[in-house]
Amino acid sequence: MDKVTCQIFDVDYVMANGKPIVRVFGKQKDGKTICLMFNGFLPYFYLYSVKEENYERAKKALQSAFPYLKFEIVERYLPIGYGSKKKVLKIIGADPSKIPDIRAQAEAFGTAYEADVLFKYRFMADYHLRGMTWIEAEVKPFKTETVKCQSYEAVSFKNIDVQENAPLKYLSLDIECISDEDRVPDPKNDPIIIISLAFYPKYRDKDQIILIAKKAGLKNERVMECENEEDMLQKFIDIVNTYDPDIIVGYNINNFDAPYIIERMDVLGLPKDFGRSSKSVLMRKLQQTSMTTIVGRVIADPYEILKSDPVVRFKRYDLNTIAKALLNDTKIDIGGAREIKQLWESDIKKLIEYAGKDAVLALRLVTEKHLLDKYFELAKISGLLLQDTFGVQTQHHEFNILSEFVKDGFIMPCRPKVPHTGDAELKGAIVFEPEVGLHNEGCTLVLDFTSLYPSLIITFNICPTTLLLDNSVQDYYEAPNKAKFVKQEVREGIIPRILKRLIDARAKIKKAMKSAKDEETLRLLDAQQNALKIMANSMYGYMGYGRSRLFVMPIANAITAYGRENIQKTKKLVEDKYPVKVIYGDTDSVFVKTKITDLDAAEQLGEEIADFVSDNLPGVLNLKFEKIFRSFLILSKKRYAGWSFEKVDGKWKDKIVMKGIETVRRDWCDLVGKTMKEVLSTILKEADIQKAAKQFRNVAQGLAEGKVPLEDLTVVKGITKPLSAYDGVQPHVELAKKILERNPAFGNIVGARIGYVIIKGNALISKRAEDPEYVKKYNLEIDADYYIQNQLLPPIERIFEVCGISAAELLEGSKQKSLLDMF
DNA sequence: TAATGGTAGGGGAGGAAAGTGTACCCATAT
DNA sequence: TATTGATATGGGTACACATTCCTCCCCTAC
Repeated sequence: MDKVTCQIFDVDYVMANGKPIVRVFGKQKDGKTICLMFNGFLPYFYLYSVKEENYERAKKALQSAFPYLKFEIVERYLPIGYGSKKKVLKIIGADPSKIPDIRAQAEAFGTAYEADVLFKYRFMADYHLRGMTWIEAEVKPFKTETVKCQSYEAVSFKNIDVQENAPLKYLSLDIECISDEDRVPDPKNDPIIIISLAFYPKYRDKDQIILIAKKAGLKNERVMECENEEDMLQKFIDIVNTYDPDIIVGYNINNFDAPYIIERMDVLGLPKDFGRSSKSVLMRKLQQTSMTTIVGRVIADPYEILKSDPVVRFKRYDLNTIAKALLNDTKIDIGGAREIKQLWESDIKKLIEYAGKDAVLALRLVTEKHLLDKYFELAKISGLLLQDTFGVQTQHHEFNILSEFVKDGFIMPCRPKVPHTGDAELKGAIVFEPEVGLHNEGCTLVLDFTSLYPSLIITFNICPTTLLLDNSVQDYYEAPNKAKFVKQEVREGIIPRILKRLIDARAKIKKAMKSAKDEETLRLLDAQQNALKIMANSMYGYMGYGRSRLFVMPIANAITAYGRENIQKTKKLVEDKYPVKVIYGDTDSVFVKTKITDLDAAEQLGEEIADFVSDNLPGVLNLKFEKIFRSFLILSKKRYAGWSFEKVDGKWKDKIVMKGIETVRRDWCDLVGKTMKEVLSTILKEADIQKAAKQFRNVAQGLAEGKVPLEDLTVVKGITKPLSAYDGVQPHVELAKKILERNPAFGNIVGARIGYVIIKGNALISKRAEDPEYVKKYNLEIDADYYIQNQLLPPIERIFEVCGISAAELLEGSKQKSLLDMF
């Protein structure tokens, strides 16, 4: 029998003769796409009832409604609570889409398990297949018209260990529509006039094609002139099918371009045939967002990817800001809908340049900034298909845990219809009351626990499957909240096991990174370790999430309770043993103040403390010496700055670290951020508070003289919900209302980040928030007093106050007295 | 398909609530 | 229709103004 190897890219199913055929779309090493058809797997779920006689009743009732059903009594472990296997009824169906109906009737006789697992994932879990991993399949030749790539009939699958990714093809797109000036383009009426495409790798020696919906006679070889919109969309479909991309990219494609194109195709009656299967494109509109699925291809939206990254944050996420920041390139600037219409009629060349650039920038973000690396690895680790990795963390854990459950004979609860709430609240972590002020007489050591919550889960075997609900076992851990978990010797929990694997794998990769030579390998490894970290660290969040399948309040509370106990113990251990003081700590960290001024000596003590504490705590709990603050300024809980020293390759490297304060917050204007950075650096590095005060006065002076550019005064805040849902009055919300009034074509405002400046006047601040562009256009006057009193002064004052300088002293000096008089 | 891991915590803005100061009237004591 | 010395004191009320507290919201730390 023939064998083929491929990387799993997409999975779905089609119905044939009343039974499903699973289709596995795979990528081969040379980039070729194949489809493996698998016959004979049927959808099923479990029903559990304490009363076994219910199974017979259920069978009878279900059989009459669904005569084709098959039943088996099997033994499985229930997921929550330590116990032995129970008899459960396995109900085997035929058409996956009918399972919800069957479940609904079955639930009259017991509790359904795994009845809401998508069929493709049901199949993948049972056959141990994971997204983006490599398999070897035994195959027979197979002919079908239903897919557009080479297909085989698969007989069996085997996992193989390959780290690399198959080469993928990327198509980036951006559309332009034409609409009346004052509203959002509506796919029901407003045509698409341009579809701009960019390719990686090249398509027929071109890296770009711009389709336009009229004959303009441009003689530009990048431009494909079409008869009309319908012709253009048809050509677009042809190009997609010929180029056959794996990934379709676009900036905000998920919420604009993709649904728009599909709705236009519906309006014009064109077949939406650009997936890897015949009837293959599906678009769902949800309340705020829409979602497009294209069989065999993956839609990647750099806008959504960047926006959801908690590590790299931007003040705004418009393509121009992002391109400038990440690619050092800019978008071509034209105005709004009005200009598009004008250019379409008068200056189509400029419009083409504009549209062309957007598609290229979106593509470059993905290919040059490697935005997808993380998701490739997340897919491999969680087992999800690539297209589902962009979504929420819950899904990653659900499939990952399901896979493990299947192996060990556990069954997974259905997703709760309403969020679980326990009797008690989920109590979080401890934040130590900080010793506010500037600490620069001796070094402050920072130590923290590596992956605290995962470590606790592993150490105390915390898992729904080990939760002890009776007195059947004597060997257990009792958490501070009284929850009990059987020890590892009795049964190792599934979740601790998963976490252990994630942590071990990460340690291995981090080691490999140290000896990695080329950049490509290093990047791959870094993406791997990052994905592992994300998975491990978010497990606790999943367990404390009310809609999680495995939510049990005492378990979530046990984790945090252990965490609180642990950090208290740590503080005590350190202070009892060493002549030091813990001056701050948050969740998993301690900030240890010493009298040592020498870096190397401080490091030595740090390592010693770390070892001592780790040795005196149970299990895999590991306190790590992180860095030294030569000077450390703490303002309040979660707000501090320090001059940090870390050893890199045997050499001390210093930098200013800032947490929580205005410099790292996106809802303060840049002027504040810049000034604070300058002042903090002076205080921390030079301990010259008078100089710092002078620096502040200079800035205030500049502000009073109107020398500060508008960009530095712009405050940016996000709109998090529909404007009508706001109860209070807030600057950015009030401005958003104004913007929508002025430009009804603005589009969806939820999720937008609004930049504003405060102009002079007597009204509420909120009513004086104005769009910087508008201020420029109408030459409005900035309220310098607001910027001094409400932006600059409060944060600066807070810093100086803990250093022992009052506001009055800060503003001292003849110039400054008059400065305040000026307003 | 339906929803979009967790809690702790700071701080701005607005507005309600509670406090302060003042003017005025009135009653009472001297 | 009629009260009706002057002054000090205190209570009550209305109102303006300043402060405090609370809520909503955003964003961050971990």
